[in-house]
Amino acid sequence: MRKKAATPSLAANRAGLLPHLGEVFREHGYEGASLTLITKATGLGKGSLYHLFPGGKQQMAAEVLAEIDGWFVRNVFVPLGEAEDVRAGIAHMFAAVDDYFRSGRRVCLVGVFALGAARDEFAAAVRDYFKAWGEALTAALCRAGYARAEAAALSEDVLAGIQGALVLARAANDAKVFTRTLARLKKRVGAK
Amino acid sequence: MRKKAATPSLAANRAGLLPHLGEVFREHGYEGASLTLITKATGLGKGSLYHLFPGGKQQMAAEVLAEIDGWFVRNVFVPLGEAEDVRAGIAHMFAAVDDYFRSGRRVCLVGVFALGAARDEFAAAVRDYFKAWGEALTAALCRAGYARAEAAALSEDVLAGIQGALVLARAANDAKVFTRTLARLKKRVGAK
DNA sequence: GTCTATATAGGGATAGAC
DNA sequence: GTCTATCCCTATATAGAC
Repeated sequence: MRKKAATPSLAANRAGLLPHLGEVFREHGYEGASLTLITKATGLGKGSLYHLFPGGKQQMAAEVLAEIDGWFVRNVFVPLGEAEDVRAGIAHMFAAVDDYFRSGRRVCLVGVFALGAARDEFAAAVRDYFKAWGEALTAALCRAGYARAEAAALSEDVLAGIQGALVLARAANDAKVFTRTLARLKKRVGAK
Repeated sequence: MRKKAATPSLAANRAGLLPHLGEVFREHGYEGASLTLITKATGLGKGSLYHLFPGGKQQMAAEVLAEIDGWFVRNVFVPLGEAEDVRAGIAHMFAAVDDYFRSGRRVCLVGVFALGAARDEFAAAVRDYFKAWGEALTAALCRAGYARAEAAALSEDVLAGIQGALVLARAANDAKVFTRTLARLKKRVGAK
């Protein structure tokens, strides 16, 4: 009975690999994420990694960013626009965000890349991510009854608040900073 | 007539060096700030740098952080606590912050370090910086008439808003995001 | 497809001349 | 005090065996 040897890889397929890659980039930044670290995190050797990602680290990061963007489109932006009950859609956004960022224990890779040195290389992806989020939220707030300008301002406050709270939570090593801030933002948005 | 040769160094003394170092760390992060880049930014060779900072890059970053912390203590935290007119002290904080971050064109090095891979190495400095800021602002808001809990929440919103706006401004490559957010925060704080 | 071995470049850091 | 030359290590990336 021939049995396929148990693969040492932590993720069988390419799709299963991306989350592991994402964690390495989140924890160590683009520069700090050495191939050695990536090797350990994925259980794959350099040869395998370059076979899957001929473009090397740059391609890995780009695909991780694309996957994250896709997740937010599906789980946040689209629901914001399509929800029959706008308020439910917004509430869903806050829940999804809290879930995604592990209630403040996980940083935002897009934010890390925005501040980091690799910024220029991924500038377009970073810009588009926040732009899409801001536009989706602004539109939802308009539907919820806010005037256009007020909605845009509030949307900017929400996005900045989330990103800033992630920074503060990481700085204080206290995830509750994020939880508290998110709760206040949700309340503010629901005020009207 | 013996004349001292014009020094190629961009900053004669150690104190004049720190701002240049800070810019390199801001632009490239701790990992990305190679000694080659630092050499170019300061006009000093490696030998000189190690003569001034025997602890190498780690010491350079630590001293830059300490200098930034000192600047905020002198120009923001102390004025917040000592201003006879509390509202004037708070207004002064917003002006100083806008000035320091070049109206959004400059990122926060402490925030960069908080999210970055070198986080653990500078964890204490990063934590203390935000803690001191938060406490100073909370105390000022109390004096301005806010209840303790409300002041703490608002203070957290302001700090998160500032940090987040810096991330968004950098991501969008549009400093106005920061200017707008700062203006709204100032208005919110002055509401009571 | 996955590995090991290797190539090449650049990193931080040090020694010693001046 | 500042420089140049050098050390040693780790980085990314590639080649080729299996």
